[in-house]
Amino acid sequence: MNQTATQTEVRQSLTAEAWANAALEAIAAGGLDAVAVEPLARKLKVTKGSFYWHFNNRGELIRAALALWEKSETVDILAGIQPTQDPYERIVTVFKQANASYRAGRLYLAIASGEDHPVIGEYVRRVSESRMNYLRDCYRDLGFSEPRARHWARFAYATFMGNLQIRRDTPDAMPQGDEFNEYLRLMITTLIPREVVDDSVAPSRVVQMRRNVKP
Amino acid sequence: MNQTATQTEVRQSLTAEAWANAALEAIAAGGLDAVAVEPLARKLKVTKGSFYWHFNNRGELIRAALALWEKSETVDILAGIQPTQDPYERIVTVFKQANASYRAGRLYLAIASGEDHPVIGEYVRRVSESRMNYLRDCYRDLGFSEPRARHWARFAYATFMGNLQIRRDTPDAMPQGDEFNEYLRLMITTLIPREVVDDSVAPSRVVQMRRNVKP
DNA sequence: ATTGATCCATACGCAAACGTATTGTTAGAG
DNA sequence: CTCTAACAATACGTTTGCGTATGGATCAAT
Repeated sequence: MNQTATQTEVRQSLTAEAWANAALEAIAAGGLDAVAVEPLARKLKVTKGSFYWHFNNRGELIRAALALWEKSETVDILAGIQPTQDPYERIVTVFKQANASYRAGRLYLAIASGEDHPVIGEYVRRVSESRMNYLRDCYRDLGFSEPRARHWARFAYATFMGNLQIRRDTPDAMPQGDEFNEYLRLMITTLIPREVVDDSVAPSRVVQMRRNVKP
Repeated sequence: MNQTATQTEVRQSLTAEAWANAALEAIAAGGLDAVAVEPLARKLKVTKGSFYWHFNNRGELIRAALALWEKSETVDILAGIQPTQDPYERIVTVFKQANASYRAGRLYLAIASGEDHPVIGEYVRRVSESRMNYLRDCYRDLGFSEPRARHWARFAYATFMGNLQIRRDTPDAMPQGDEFNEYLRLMITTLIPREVVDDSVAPSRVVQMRRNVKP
């Protein structure tokens, strides 16, 4: 039961994170219900006895896994882009990164599907919002007004969330190779108007300029 | 055990469909694992004894529920639009319909999250593909080449799948009322280029014309 | 060498849900 | 009226997973 949090606090963290990692693996593979103590213990070649030393219950494990996920999903990724590039390139990078890791996509979808659970919902909301806010900032830097930036950010975010889903549910519908790059380019040029011609509330015309995107 | 499938085959469907409907309700509310025989029986004010007369096992119930879902999701909805309208209006209608029913959205996401199960995956794939194909046809009717029509269809489909997800996971990020209509208009005008200026493989410029969309 | 902290194994009780078997209940055909 | 098909209830056995309790192991420091 993790007594002596006062004194040593030295090595125990190693194994607790191993459990959290295994939990994330399980979520990616089989959804939230796959986070079951006994099956995980089997996979880790230990028994429940180990688990209930590190955690008080299953909920704590899920919380730990979510914390790990939030960190690797938002902090690590978005913070890795911020510093230099212009907003256009930042969006492109996010977009490509979002379409890059199949495993991260599965994980996201699997976790989000448990959104009704209060703890999970909390994490999902934070991650989603921070990602959308990041995009919103990019669009604002492109010259959009706050409300329009929000619209475009939501739009873009929805699009790549949907792409994750398509890739998971109907992989055959998702092209590969050059055709995929065409598809990416289409989305990018459409979702990132380079020149902001009219940023009124009701857009009368939007002209989207071409931009080179390295495949 | 449903003996006498040879003879009467008359009324039994009534109650079997009630079970299937309850199963769909359960999925929308709590995901696939909420399709549990005994809890459902409680909700329907009967016992398992009833269930195992109509179905041989839980799997059959899920299959029945999915069949019902597929019908109400694709056949009923898409067939309801087809006849008259021009492709632009058809896409707009699909888009609005997709953003209309909160329950249908939850259902879709919940079912899709069980995609790894072979039977479920089969249904999810059929529904997704038939929807994307419908959109692809619309875009082709708008003058797009086959490959570009597919790209736009996938793009549009991804976008409103993503919107479902956003609405479920971060409802606060989804605007309401007039602002939502603005958002809708933005997506529609962006995703449905009225004039096909350049349908080459690598689009150099796309001009999107304004179009009135009744809110 | 003994002690105490850390980490894991074993064994148990409990609840939920699947599926089976058996026994009602009811309604319509004869 | 009776008998049988359609439908439902009850009771049972089994599995799976949660959580607890308790008893080893191992290792560092005294």
